[in-house]
Amino acid sequence: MKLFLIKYRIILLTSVSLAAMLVLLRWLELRFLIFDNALEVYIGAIALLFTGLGVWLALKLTKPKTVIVERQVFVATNADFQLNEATLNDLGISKRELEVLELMALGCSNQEIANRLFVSLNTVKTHSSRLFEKLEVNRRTQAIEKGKRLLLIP
Amino acid sequence: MKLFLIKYRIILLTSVSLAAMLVLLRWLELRFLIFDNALEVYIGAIALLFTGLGVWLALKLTKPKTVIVERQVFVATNADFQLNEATLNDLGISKRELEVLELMALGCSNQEIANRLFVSLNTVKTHSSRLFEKLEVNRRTQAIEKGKRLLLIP
DNA sequence: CTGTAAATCACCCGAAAGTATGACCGGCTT
DNA sequence: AAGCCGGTCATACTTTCGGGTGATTTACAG
Repeated sequence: MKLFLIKYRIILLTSVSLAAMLVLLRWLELRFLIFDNALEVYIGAIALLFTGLGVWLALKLTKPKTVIVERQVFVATNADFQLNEATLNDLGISKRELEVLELMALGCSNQEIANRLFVSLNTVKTHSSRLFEKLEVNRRTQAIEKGKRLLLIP
Repeated sequence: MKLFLIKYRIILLTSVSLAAMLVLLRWLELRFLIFDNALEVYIGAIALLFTGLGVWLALKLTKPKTVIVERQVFVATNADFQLNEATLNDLGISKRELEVLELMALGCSNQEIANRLFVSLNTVKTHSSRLFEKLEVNRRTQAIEKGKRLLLIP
């Protein structure tokens, strides 16, 4: 019994709320208006009926949302790393930018990179921004991922 | 209080809408039913209105049906990746947390991860926080790096 | 039935990351 | 000499992350 109450608490709540609303309306009506009862019951029934119809319709007719899930198919590649200088030049990535990328891939924060390279935080931000432009990404994690794919970093 | 409002906002919305509609109907009735000649039109309007309400209700209250279409994506990677389940269990990393880590490694932002896994941004944040604790890191880039070292991700 | 762990979601706040723009300097190139 | 490029730094601003906390729900073991 208790379980039932817990499980269907939302439905019960809804029902009770609705009932409360109806009672409120009734009270308002009694306060201010006097109407033909039969008609009202009739209309209420229609309302309920068509609400149900609407629910049924929606459930029947909603087209399922299609979600495209990319499934990875792994392709073998060489284990030992060799810098891809062609791509590097192709993208116009400078030496300094590559250094920043390497440190990024090690998990360094911008501040840590700045300390390691003895430059300011702003400089690192500038380098990383240009790097992102050239790699056509907009986050360091994406840059790392792409850098690895393009064999710019191990 | 705020939480309550958020949690039961659908129910509240529904109730309020219903009440509003009933009031509207009553008003319309007062306006037009006096002429007593358009009862059919009136009933029809109610039917339409409540059908719409039902559709809206159903759409609000049901989770979207999803059809998952898989698309293969070829990824160049180390062919012999083997998940290190021992370490996984050792660190107590859950399945969901691993999923988050994988998407992180692909360069996804928290929001993108949330969209892919069909959960809220907050949930992703919770998962990633726990992940960082378990991996003893405090940045996603470090988590990726460590995850790769521990063979938790390719 | 009770306790626990996983998964979910919310809110707040400060720190880090990223964007946009402008500036300066020192080599190279033309 | 003038122009370009790489490297450096700065300010101001927006967005994203990450930490801390608390809550609910579901599933599963004891």
